[in-house]
Amino acid sequence: MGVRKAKAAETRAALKEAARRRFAEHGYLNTKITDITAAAGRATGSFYDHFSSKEDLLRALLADWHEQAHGELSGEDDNPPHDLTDRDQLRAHLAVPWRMMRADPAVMVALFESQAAAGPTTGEAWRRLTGDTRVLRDHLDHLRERGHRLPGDPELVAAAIGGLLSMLAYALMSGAEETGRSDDEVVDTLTDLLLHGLAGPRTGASGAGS
Amino acid sequence: MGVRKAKAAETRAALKEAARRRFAEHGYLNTKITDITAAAGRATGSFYDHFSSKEDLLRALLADWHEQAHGELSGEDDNPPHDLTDRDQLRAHLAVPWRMMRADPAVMVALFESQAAAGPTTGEAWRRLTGDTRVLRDHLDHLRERGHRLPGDPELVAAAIGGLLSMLAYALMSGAEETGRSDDEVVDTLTDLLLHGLAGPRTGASGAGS
DNA sequence: GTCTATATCGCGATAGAC
DNA sequence: GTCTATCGCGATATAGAC
Repeated sequence: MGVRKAKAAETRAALKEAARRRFAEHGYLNTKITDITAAAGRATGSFYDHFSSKEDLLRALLADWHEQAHGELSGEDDNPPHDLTDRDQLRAHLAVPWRMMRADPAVMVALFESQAAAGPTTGEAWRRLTGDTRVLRDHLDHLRERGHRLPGDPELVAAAIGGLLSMLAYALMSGAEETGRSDDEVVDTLTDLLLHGLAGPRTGASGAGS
Repeated sequence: MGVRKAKAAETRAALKEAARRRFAEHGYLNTKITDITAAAGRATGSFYDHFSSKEDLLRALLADWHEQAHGELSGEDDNPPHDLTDRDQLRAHLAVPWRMMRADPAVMVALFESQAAAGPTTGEAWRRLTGDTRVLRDHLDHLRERGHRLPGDPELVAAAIGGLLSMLAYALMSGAEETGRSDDEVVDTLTDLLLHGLAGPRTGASGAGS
């Protein structure tokens, strides 16, 4: 490949990196195209030589994200299905998406705000929620087939968990430091909440009796 | 009061009602001020005789909402605190906010999209989440004081539940009909999920063993 | 491919007649 | 208080030189 192509790729990468920073810091909707080019040290017009719109750029970021996710998760053994009533396995299924969202706040924030801006009637929110929790849903399906009684329809339960994760991740972006909550605390709490609920493990040692 | 004032109030009400319809159908962010005035059958300029901005109108809608909520909940006895490990009481604490969100989709949608547009670093999302779940948090605090072991810090657990509710409500707005899910199914599912988790009530009759 | 300069436009907001 | 008409701004997108 020639030098020209290499420089072009460099600019493209600079724009994506600048967008990442702006999205994470100021949000996706608040970020204007001129903000991105300015942060990347390029001219406004150059943006359109690489992306047709802000949504197009987001799609590119999402593609990178998927690629990386595939690389990291390629070692995962997903057959046979995991048992989500096992604490360690459930925790892993919460910790992985949580870590990915925290590792790439820009994409997470952009997707969240983008779906919100799309409006409620488009169905995009529900589509994304069910799509992103497909793995969870499959495991729940398997549990049910084995005779385990679930709180409700697997797709709905999975969507609920996914919604919980994304909403909480977005909300905690403000100041996870300020509120003084570590990732471990959050994941542990959610694990216990989703495993045994508010009632707890029912060990018989609960002091809730009055 | 004079006729002029009455007509003014009528226009104000018409604008609010039109905004409600637009917000619920097309979303808050997608709705322009001219959309609202057009839907209300008024001129663009009239808007500013009643509200200074779209956010101002949202505040007015929110005030109405709070007023109505107070009216409906005035009969509630919140002292002494409820026991959220009791299925009926937990269900009620999920069903009430769920019903309110479903009864007034416009306000719910507007608040959701508004907080998303504010960006992640403002902290508004976390502030709203903790604020809206204050009651829940208080009940959880009380449970803990009685010696009950919770999944984690009451504020965090309450926020998680609140996030779950709002995200799911927004996502299901698209087509609760299309997906064929009734309010009862959702509330029942969430109640069971949050009461005993994925593991279930531990009656000993679980067939999850292989 | 990247730049500067500018066209274009939607939309918020205001002015002034009625 | 409500209308019509319009201004002004911010942001997208394009044109054309280098």
